[in-house]
Amino acid sequence: MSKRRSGDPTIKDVARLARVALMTVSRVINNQPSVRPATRKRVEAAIAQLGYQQNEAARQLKGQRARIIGLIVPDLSDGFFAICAHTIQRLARQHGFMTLVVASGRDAELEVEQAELMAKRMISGLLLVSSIQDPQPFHERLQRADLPMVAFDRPLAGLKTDAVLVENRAGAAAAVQHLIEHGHTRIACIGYDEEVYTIRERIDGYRGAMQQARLKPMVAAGLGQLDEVRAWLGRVLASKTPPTAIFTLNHRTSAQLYQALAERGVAIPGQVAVVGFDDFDLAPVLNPPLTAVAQAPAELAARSMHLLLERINRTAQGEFEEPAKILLPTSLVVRSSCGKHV
Amino acid sequence: MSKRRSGDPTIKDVARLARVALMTVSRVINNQPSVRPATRKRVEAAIAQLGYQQNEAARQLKGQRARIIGLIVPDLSDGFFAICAHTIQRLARQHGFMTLVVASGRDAELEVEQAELMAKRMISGLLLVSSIQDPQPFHERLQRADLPMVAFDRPLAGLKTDAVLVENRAGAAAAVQHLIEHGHTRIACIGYDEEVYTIRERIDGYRGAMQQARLKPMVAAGLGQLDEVRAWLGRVLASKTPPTAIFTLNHRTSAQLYQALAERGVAIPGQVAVVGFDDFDLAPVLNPPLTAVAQAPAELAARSMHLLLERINRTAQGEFEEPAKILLPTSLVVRSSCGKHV
DNA sequence: TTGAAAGCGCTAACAC
DNA sequence: GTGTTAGCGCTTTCAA
Repeated sequence: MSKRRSGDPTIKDVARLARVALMTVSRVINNQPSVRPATRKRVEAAIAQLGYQQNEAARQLKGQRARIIGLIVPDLSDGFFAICAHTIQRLARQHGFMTLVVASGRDAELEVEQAELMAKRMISGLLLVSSIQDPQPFHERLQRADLPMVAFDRPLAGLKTDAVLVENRAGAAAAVQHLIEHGHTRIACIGYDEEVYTIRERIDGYRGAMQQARLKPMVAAGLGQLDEVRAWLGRVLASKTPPTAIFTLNHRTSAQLYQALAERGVAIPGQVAVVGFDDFDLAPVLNPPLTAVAQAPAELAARSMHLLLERINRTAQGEFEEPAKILLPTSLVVRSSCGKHV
Repeated sequence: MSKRRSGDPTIKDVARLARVALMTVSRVINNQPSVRPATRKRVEAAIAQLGYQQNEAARQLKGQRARIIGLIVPDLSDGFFAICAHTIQRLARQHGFMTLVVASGRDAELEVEQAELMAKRMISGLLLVSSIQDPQPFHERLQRADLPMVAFDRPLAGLKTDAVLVENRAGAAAAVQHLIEHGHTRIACIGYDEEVYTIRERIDGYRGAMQQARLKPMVAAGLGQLDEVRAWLGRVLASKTPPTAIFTLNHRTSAQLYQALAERGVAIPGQVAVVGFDDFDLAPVLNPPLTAVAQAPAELAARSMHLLLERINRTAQGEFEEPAKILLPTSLVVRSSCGKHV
């Protein structure tokens, strides 16, 4: 029973009350200069008196963009993206935008389809943590959506969009460097999702740091499940030269490794030191507290949002500007899982 | 062909191609029965050929509801609500809805304001974890929004809306009961946010279980920060009869308590046993693994979504039905923070 | 069963 | 400066 919400005052009501034409009201609303101050006052008074608010549907039908921004992330239940989403939503609201959120489930087809749906709804802009691996078919569709767009956390290689990324390489290298300074030489690197940009970068950072120290890299990047971590751990611990330190590629692997190590009674950092990429709220509560490479999801989100707002404004004024690329530093939060400094 | 800014085919294009009037196309789209099968076929063919899709703005302008549902939670960065949001978004998409998400920051005024904004956008329904404490001024505004609405996790007392809640009392009682069965008699209950429905219920459950066992309740419900937990712990441990077990009211407090206990070198469960309300992904990784009352956020979200979809359909058909109230059970996940059974 | 016409509330384009 | 007109794409109403 869709009772028509005809109770809301329209531009017409305002015009009648202010004794002006529709257009004058429209001009006042849209802040156009060519209205005499006295007239503007009258209109504003009428607007206030009636509690008039613009009808979004009508504006959109005329081709205006909705005061909505879109947000697509792989997984909303992942703490990292949840913080991003929270921050973005808050900032969007503060700037008068509502937020459409999509969890793509790491499905590139779904991601692009949902982006197109958002475009159809005339959203003002899109923030995107893309799961696209093979650019070819998808990028064109995204480009065609013709939307102010900012990629964050992961780039959209080849697309002319703003991007806000984290210094994954440097962060990983710093973590490995830290272990090396503790005297470790057999440092393993474990994780999963190696086809994902951020993970690839971290692995590169690890490799770089190892090679620079003339150490032999040892990467196991297919350990998505706890059981796989357990199996890997069993294997390397049984080897002649087990690693004395492990660098984990993200928070989930850090947690799984802790569990697997605890099950085997392996002492951290006594027998094996651990440093993880991704800090998280429970890292200090783990036993022992985990040394981790902290990203700043809230900052990542905030920078992305600001970039998007800028681009939205520029686009609205017909300006164009080369895509910006922002790299955010990480910081190594030293706790006790890596042992005392030598 | 009139030049259109969007380039998207309109109902008009379809009508021309199918050689029927606009209305016939509209009827086909909206599945109205009074169209001859042959005509319908022609129209459908034209729709397919042009790749026609309805323009939402135009439908809305005519008073139809948008295929959008709204979601308001206190805090998106809270793991519990993040899982809810993730699930709801996914289900909404599967049913052809997009999802507008708002994190209210536990601000009742903001919550209602955003709900009203959503209503103005003609969303089809609203899912709400309400932060309203004092119903009077806000409920009326919500009611007036005239929206299919489902409250979850927390009820909207006095409002005629569906609600999906968790059995907080029974869950808390079961946790305390478990500790009692382990022989504990001095069981403290700590947490924060006691003005929130769920926390109040859990405290009630704790009190009930204690009183039934003729034990003296010991509640400290103002410990929001780690420092406060530390201070409280210092105080009770120094007392003549310190608690031998602690029941925490939510996951954040559980984590803080673990940290505070570790700092003091208090053994879990040796010196103090712990059971927490709220299970979370890292609970098994803590040292020792935390025994916790598991809620099922994904299930909570799914049931809420289904209830909302039903109500949306009913409302669309002018039907009415008494608000439903669903109570979801919790389960006690026994790990090792509560010690071996006596 | 189908069609024509009248707007929904707004803004762009052009008059005055 | 301000007003008038003409739609945006769709659904409702009423006529055929």
